[in-house]
Amino acid sequence: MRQQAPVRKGVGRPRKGDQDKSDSASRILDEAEALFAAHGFHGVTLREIAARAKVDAALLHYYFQHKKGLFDAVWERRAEVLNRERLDAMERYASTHAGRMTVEGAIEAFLGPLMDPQRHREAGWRNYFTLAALVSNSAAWGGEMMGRFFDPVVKRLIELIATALPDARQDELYWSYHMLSGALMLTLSETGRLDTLSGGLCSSADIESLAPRMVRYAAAGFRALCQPAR
Amino acid sequence: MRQQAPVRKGVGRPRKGDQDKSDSASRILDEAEALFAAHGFHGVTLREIAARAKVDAALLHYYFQHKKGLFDAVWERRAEVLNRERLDAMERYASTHAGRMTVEGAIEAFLGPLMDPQRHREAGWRNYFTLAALVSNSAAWGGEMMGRFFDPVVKRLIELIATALPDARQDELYWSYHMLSGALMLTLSETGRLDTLSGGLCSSADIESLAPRMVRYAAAGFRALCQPAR
DNA sequence: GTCTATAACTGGATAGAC
DNA sequence: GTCTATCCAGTTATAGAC
Repeated sequence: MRQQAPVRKGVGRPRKGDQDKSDSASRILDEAEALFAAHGFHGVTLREIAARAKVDAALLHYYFQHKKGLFDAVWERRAEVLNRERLDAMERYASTHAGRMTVEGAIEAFLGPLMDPQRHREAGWRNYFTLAALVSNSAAWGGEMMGRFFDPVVKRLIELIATALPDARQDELYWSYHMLSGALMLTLSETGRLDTLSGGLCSSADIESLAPRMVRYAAAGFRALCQPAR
Repeated sequence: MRQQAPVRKGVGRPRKGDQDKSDSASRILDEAEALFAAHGFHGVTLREIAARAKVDAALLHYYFQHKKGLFDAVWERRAEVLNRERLDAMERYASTHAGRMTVEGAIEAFLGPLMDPQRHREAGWRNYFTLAALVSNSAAWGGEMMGRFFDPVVKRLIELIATALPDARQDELYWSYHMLSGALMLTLSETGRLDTLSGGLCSSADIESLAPRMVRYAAAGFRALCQPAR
């Protein structure tokens, strides 16, 4: 009678105030995020998540109905935050640099919220990024999930770069974005491969070093494809 | 008495001749490859694999002991072929172009066997590439599995590019390779994302278009990072 | 080599008490 | 909201007949 069935949206239900951080539902989301990121959807059991969140397993169903519902809630929670920030960053850049936008500037705004060193110090965000990277390269879900949430951000980036490179063909912009996206996702995946490959010379967790290089590398790539007859 | 237990290596056991293609063991490998690529290790059951390969489920254990053994066999079967071909291609390039190697040439040799259009028409190879892309971005296995089999090829690529860009710093070569690797893996993942994102303008399955662009994009990126004070 | 049978367990999900 | 109890379908893996 007081409040009956679980609602389908987001983060379970706070009572009326919104101090819902660190209560059961968001602890569940945090641990689900960490485990899904590490082992993928099928590599994790609801019991594991419940145990690590220190809640009863039945609670996961109470809040999120089924496993996929929990996964989606994890996915959406931070996607919305990121989308807002990235669109804002690009808008800010576009309006402060109208008429003199550069490829580098556009990419920097696009990447900013994903490469923020502060954010990479938070385990929650790092786990989320790792999850996104895994989903990105998964044949079954990659196209759908990445597209559903992140396409508007990408479209905006391409508009900005098209302004900076007015002679660029649309398809070359998309090909170029594809390369950037791959590099970004591998970076976020935190497999540690670069570390061992380079014998410790580089670490993919070292985003302070990586971010500016990703901008320069990608900008050069965009120019090579989109500014051909030069 | 004749032959007792399964051996631990590779592709089950051919009798004495080696016409083992299309018999049970390799059908199992083919179907496992397709399913692992689509859903990941945990997203697939041995029963499914057996059903699709039209063999009894117990046979999978006879040949490969356990699920992980089957997965490893799938992984190794084509890894060895690829490694040989890629090293050969780079060696051929290095010896025919001694003293006049280019970044483009080195990358082209490195990518060649992965981007061969003929090969991309075979479902088996396509599945394998998809699987590699998935593993590549998986936090749990990516570092270990990619490194164990593919590091020598990467090391050789970096040597060749270092010859073409003699002033390059080692770490910048590794950072650059990281970007190339990410783009390559996303390409191989075949999620269809680029297709819908671009509204059909581009398709990531269209490797005839993608391959030369990947070479140019990456070469420009390498130069941007490794040839700084120019 | 292939198949039957089954052991031994784990998975997601739900009903209902508190 | 949280927990107990439980259902039952599906999982890997093995023993042993043919």
